[in-house]
Amino acid sequence: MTYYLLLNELRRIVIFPDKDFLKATPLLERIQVKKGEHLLKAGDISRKVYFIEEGCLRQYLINSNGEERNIYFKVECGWCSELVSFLNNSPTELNIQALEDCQLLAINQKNWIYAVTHIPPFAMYFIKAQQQTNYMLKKRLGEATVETPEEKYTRFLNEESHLLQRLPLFQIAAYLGMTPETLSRIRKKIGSK
Amino acid sequence: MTYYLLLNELRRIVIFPDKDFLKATPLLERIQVKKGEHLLKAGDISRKVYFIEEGCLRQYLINSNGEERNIYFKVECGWCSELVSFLNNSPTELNIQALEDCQLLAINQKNWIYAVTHIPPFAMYFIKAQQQTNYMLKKRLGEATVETPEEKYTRFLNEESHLLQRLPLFQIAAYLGMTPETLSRIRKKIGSK
DNA sequence: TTAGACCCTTGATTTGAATCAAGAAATTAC
DNA sequence: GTAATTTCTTGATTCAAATCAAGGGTCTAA
Repeated sequence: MTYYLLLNELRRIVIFPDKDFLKATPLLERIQVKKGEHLLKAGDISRKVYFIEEGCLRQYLINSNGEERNIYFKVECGWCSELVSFLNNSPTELNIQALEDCQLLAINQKNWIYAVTHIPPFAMYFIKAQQQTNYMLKKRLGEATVETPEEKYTRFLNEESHLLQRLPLFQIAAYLGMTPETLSRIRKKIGSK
Repeated sequence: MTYYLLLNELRRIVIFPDKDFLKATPLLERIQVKKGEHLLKAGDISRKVYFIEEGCLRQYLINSNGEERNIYFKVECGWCSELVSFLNNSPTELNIQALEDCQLLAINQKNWIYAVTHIPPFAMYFIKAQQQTNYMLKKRLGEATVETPEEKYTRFLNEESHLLQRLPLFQIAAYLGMTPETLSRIRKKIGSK
């Protein structure tokens, strides 16, 4: 049982001594999920926080027309969670689904709270990592209503092109906030340049 | 020097013993800013985190066309900060501006890090408060590209109508992601219903 | 190997918000 | 109190993306 992907990720953001990491690993559980399975559905209460060792998850919303909108995709070394629901035992409006077969590290509420309150670098890691998500969301929100679909796709190519290889296009359209038809036309247009 | 607004806010989210609060207050500085003043500009490094005792701040982005998009407005008992820049000493792309004369509590980097690492309920408050912002941003991102301008304005009326009293309409338009003309027409249409 | 489901592309049409333009109203400054 | 600036409204026009519709491609499972 090694945890080097997790340790690498923690140390990418904060100083994380070995002794603290040894306190953290027993709090984790390694799980497998199949492509298509849900880890969280709207109306559920989130019971775990997930670290991705392998695979891809998406977090998405279903709007009033029944359409799905992807908030983000997370791959290896990313975390996926809904902490508001997790910390308050309140139902969430968000969904989390595996888009590939995944290997995950999961941590439950009791252990997570233990880690945050008893392992200081773990708390600081979470604050920092959350803030990065926060910043990304703010930027995307600022762009969402301004950029044209073509600009959004170009930005996606520049910043997240690795996702293009592993996800179907209709999922990317639901992430960029356009119809699959529009995405298809943009790709045709840009490809021919 | 009382801090009851801040204490109320902290206790709204976590259990915050008096002894911890007494450790926190000396870390704060009370400041006044005039309407229109900037607390953070794109390209700056964020040096302080602000708690609003009175007034209204906005956080906004300037996009490639030079247009401003408001990410959110914060009023009394809200926090306004850009922690990615603050924690990494990196330049930010976000702006923070006072939309009214404000009275704020400010905390600098050294003191904030001290508080997070030495006052456990302060760390937990920040994690929880951040997550609420995070959740709000995710929901708004999911809605931004789906809802019509009229739906956005109706949602705003339901959820944030208190802001309507104190902000000019063009700021609200820049928050909802539409032109002032469109907002004006929607208001006319809805008002006559 | 083939049937079925799912995904992607392409075309025709519609529509609603942005843009352009101008004037009215409200606020600010002197 | 008046001028100047800013903000808000209304109208006419344009245009780009959604919608509607259908056909082709790809993958999967029996």
